[in-house]
Amino acid sequence: MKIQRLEPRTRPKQQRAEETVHLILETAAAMLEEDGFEELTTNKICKAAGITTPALYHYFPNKYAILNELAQRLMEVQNAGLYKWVSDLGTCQPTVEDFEVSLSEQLRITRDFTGGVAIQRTLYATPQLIDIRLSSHWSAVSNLRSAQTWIKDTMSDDELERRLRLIIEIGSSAMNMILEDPEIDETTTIRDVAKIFATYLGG
Amino acid sequence: MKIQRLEPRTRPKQQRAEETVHLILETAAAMLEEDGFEELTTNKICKAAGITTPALYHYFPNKYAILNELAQRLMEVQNAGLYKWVSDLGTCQPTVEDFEVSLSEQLRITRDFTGGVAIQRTLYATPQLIDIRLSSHWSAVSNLRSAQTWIKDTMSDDELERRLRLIIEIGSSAMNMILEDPEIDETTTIRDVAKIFATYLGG
DNA sequence: TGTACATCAGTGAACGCGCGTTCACTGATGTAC
DNA sequence: TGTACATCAGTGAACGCGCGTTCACTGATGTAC
Repeated sequence: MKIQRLEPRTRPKQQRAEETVHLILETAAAMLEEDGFEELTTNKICKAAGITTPALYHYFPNKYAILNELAQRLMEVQNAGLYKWVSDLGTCQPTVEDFEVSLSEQLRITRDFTGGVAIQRTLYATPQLIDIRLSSHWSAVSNLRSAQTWIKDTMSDDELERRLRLIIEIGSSAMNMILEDPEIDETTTIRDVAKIFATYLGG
Repeated sequence: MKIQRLEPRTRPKQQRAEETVHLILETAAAMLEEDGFEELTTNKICKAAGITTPALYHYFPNKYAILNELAQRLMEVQNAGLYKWVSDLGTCQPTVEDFEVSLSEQLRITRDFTGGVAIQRTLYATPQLIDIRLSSHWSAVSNLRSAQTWIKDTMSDDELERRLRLIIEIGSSAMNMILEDPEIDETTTIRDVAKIFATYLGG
């Protein structure tokens, strides 16, 4: 596998530059939604954004770096949403309704993020980006673990971690299914997933 | 989104041709595993397979068509495995152990298929191919529904379908997690997912 | 407050390369009589 | 069984296009004194 640099080249230092970077990211996200990762090229992004190629290369070494940045930002807001939810719970065990709220919130966050669905999708397929997703899932796990007491008396630490990891995976795949498959009913699916979570973490 | 033809151009009619098509598919699958879909090009496939480009174009209009063929074949063996499992059950309700067997079997099938993991992965990200995955999931659902009586007395037909659809989604995402995340323990994860299935379909 | 200089942001033009794709063709295989 | 012909399988060479990438440069912004 060809290794690609994912870090940005230069961080913007002036406001003008900040706006350019923002423009690049927004444009790329919109194009990703439209045509998919395959069709996305640096040239096309530049043309659509109305800047020249060297300007883009000033900040990003390649399109993977752009996607990396988009993915980081998306997962940041997703994890922030999760963190807020679990903090609000305090020491209360989450109920089915609590899980429903969290799942709906995650859906909302992803939908509100420009190109969110497409970014999520791309994270599942591009070998260069898989690690980003995995590490994001694990950080969601430690998020959940640290902010809640859960039911530690009946479960070892390792077991709790395992279960939370599976919850995260099931949650995000169910979200993806809702976002991608038009035949799925959102409300009932969320309710069922929430029930599964409550049971699975209950004992 | 640029629409791509996915159907093969010419079906092979001689044995020689059959072998060529097989060689193309095997080579493409191996390269997909190695470098990902992005890096895959018709030219590279030809070079690696030791044939000329027009020979490939004789059978496939583009690389999406190749991947479509690979995906169809993978999902065919996966669904066949599922069907065999559910048929063997007869009218018995599947136990946790039964679900474990099925999940392990699906893992084995995917691993044994050349490039199986990579194909699976690609199906999640390429807009042109998403429909293939969705329709495969739905056909797995109707597979499961027709071959088992399940517990229809407590559940409406629609509800059963919904639940089976969610099971399929959770199952394949858990499989993907096991295949992709080296930190995951296979045995315990399969057991937990099987338990979830048994509970969820129980009532 | 003004000027001179350093750094930052972005441009225009150009490049080599590998991509997908097609053409007219040759050689291999199958088949009708 | 042999021959003549039709179809199938695969080749060699060529093409135009858009990709990623770089260069030397200009103009804008910030800053030291």
